[in-house]
Amino acid sequence: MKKKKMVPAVTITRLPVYLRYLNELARKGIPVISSHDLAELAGGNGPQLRKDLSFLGELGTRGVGYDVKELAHQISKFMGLDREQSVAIIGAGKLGTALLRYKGFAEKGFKIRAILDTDLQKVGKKINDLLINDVENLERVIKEEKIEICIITTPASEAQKVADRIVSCGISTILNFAPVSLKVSDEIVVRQIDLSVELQILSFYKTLTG
Amino acid sequence: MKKKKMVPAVTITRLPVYLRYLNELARKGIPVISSHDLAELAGGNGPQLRKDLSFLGELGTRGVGYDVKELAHQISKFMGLDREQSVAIIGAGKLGTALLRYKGFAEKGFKIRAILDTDLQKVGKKINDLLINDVENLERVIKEEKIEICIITTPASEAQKVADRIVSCGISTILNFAPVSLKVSDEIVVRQIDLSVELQILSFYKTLTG
DNA sequence: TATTGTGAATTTTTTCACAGCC
DNA sequence: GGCTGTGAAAAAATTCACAATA
Repeated sequence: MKKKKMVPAVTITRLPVYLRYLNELARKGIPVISSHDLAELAGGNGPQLRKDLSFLGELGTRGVGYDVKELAHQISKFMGLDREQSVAIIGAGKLGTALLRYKGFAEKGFKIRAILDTDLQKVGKKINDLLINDVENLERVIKEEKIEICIITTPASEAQKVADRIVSCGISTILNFAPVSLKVSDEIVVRQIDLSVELQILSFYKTLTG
Repeated sequence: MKKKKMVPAVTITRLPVYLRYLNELARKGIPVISSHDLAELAGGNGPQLRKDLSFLGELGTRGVGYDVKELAHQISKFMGLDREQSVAIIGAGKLGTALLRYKGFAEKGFKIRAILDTDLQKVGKKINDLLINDVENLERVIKEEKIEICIITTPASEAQKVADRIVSCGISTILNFAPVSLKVSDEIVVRQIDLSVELQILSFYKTLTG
């Protein structure tokens, strides 16, 4: 958490969405887009998009709009997406294996280099040409495969232990699917996806609308 | 979006997390907890938790804390979680089937009553005692199974069409895993989970820390 | 004329601090 | 003495509105 930290966290969550649509526009051969039109695609509004982009510099042209390819490039670079990154999945259950097979990661440059599990029934088996490794070997695998991001898909009871181990290997970014609030020091960034929490939130709003 | 709408959206996202830990405490037989201790478990702070709960009423006892079971009950009731809810999954790919098998949903009272797909190779097959239905039958299935929440796990290209159809059946709450910003009228609530966006966000923070 | 970039205003969320109650 | 509930203060995010410029 240092120099770039003046960029609001919410902006960071929106930039990848802009990027997705910019890449789509580029594929369609559209050279330029206005903040209003891009925001409409991405589900936001013009002023907000312009404010978001203003944190990266003056990337547009007044009276014209944004160069689609150039803006995509700038966002990619800013977010460190202009190179491949190595990811490990800890937990080879249903969700872990579904994520391993998910096409969207590789397309964005995230290479799943390892999947690990405690279950010796699973260890040694192959999914998508990747051997399931024993969690025992976690530290070694992270080092050897130069893992930068870990995805935790273990049962809740195991998640904190796994988190402690990967953090002590120097990993600072975690995507956690286990339904526990991980306790980590505050230079570690955890993104939490809790599937049943999402349905519970929807449950609340359903009672308002229905 | 009517009466209860004065409760901040962020509060709604935190209540299910409090509820998770309250249920855990109840299982352990702990009768009472302070805002400070519960917030610590849930990854927040005392004042914020108290402010969150204050929107539901005066649920604690000054000088004492919160009755664990009673607070769990109040939150459940407030969020409409005190009864079963029927869910459909549209898209029987890797992710859709992983979600179908996910234990966490049933535990929280969300029953997956239907899973649908366009692929006729899949239609008619069974997963977890549930027949994969043809998306053709979407409207009928939603009605017959009294579906209240839909989970979209189709490819991006299909998601908007599916969303339009389920909304026209009266569904007002959607959990969308397809990487598209769904365009729906504003009484419809969409929760978006975009897996590669999450990794892209982490990518940014990694460049700050590492 | 069209559209960006940005200070200022507004709204939302978080934090603070303390009165009120057990 | 300990802990909640909450109004007030502070911080963060969003929206507005308009000068700047192609």
